[in-house]
Amino acid sequence: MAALVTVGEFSRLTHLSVKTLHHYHEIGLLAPVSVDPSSGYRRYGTTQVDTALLIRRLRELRMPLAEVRELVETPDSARREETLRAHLERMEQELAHTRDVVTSLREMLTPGQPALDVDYRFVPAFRAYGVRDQVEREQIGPWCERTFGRLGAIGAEYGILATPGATYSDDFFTEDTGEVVAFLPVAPDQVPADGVEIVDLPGGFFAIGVHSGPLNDFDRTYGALGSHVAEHCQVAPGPIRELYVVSPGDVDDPAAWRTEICWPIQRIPAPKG
Amino acid sequence: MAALVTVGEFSRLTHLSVKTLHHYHEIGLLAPVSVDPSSGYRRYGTTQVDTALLIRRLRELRMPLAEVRELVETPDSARREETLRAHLERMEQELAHTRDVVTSLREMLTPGQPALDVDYRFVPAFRAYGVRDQVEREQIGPWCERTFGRLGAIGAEYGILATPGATYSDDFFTEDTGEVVAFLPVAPDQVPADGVEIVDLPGGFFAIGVHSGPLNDFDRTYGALGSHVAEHCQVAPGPIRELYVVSPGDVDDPAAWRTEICWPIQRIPAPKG
DNA sequence: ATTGACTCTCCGGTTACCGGAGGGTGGAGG
DNA sequence: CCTCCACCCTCCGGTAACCGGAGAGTCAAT
Repeated sequence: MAALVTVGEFSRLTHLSVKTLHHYHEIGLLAPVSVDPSSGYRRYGTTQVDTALLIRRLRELRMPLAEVRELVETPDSARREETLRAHLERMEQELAHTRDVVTSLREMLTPGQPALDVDYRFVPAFRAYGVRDQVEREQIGPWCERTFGRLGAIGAEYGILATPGATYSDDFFTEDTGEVVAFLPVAPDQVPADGVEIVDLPGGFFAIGVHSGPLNDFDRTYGALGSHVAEHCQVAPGPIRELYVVSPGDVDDPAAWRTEICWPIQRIPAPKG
Repeated sequence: MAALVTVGEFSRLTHLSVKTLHHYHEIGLLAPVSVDPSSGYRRYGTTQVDTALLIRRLRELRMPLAEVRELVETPDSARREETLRAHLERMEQELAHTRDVVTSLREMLTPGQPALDVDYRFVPAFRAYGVRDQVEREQIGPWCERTFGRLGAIGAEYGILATPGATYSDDFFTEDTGEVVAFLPVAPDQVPADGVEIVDLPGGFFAIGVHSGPLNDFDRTYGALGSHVAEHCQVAPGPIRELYVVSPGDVDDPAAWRTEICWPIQRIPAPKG
């Protein structure tokens, strides 16, 4: 009953190019019903149109072919829904991200960025409750939310008033994934607590820049501080620290947020004449 | 004043990977201030951090590097704004498109599509006012709006009540760009009008499927009709026609829209016993 | 002088195809 | 039956924007 058609015809039915259909055949995503053994001509069935259109739709959503395959090969409709929903969530996230980037771009193109002033400080070694994890750049938002939620709860339990912070390994920035340690300073004799470890952070000199306001141009402050350090100081080994002086957990208004970025340096540079 | 740093350091300042920086150097988008002639080591200036971050932001918006280059190399801020705005517009468009695709996907994954019934008809040759253009798939929406706006205005002027339509060359679907002719039938002795040509559409047999409702799953109706034709008819050469029986220009409610898709066939097939 | 962290270039691979060369097929017309 | 033309095949290379790794050179400190 279902007629067999050539690639060209199938292409017209599905609005997928012949090249694309060849490709899908090659990778085994959408194989024709039969292939003439002598001529190599592909024959598609008209019942495949629906599958082809489904694939086309998913591709329009920029879904990678690997996921598309997973989806079209899964007969279980619950799991299909699941995969799809996950993808949509990613797209929503991307969209939100886009909006952020756009606003920060606007600020960037209209010049007049205020100069960052940098503070030098010696920070003694201290002990803290810590949560250590290998985190991907993209996941850092949710991770922080979870982790500082937990740390905050423990802090409240023990009546700790210290400012929380985190250290970020270089890899985290350059490889898009690396070790992050969220910490909440405690007294040296503090008892262990559930779900967190005790970490000892080394002391040293730091160049410190303060980022105020929403986080969408955080990297500019970061770059400005880094530039300053490169120009005026000798960097020291060790991860960069951030101190969340006023964080999203404290107040809702993004304008009030304050983060201190602490860049390890060898010593405090001599002021210029 | 501005210190020179190595790629690695610059990478840390900008959160661009070393590989990426190499790439940008190679294509001349962001060249280091100097390159050591003996060792080949790159030296970046801290003043380049801002440019690098700008590039990073634009890339996060998926802007192609060619455009990014255009933008960062343009000192004229008006033109920069222009390029940026154009890009944002494209993204908005893409977003809207995404929403459409998603809704139609939902419908697709929950089965139960009503069978399309196909009508056979002989359509005599007729004359029409026509607008012929080479159109890209992506541009078809705005193009139709413009073109049918114009045709509608001319039709109103002459008191023409006919149903407008369009023909689409095969290339339009398979190559993503091809000839489209929007037409509005007129009497054979109709006088020429400004901005449109007189076209004569050949008569013949057609298999006709009606698509009702919003256009987001238009291609499914299209595929269903094509499948039907492949199974029951012999196709005839010539472009596919669409007749806009009830179009967005007539009513705002998408549910009321009706489009007839006309697939050229050799003859009306004999009904099956 | 050696270590170890860093850097260089070059080559290949990735994803989802597109374009074209060079050659075989299939049905229609002469 | 032959020829034509549209269609089809495979194979090769290219695209964008990088990533990964090999093999080798470099820098600063110990």
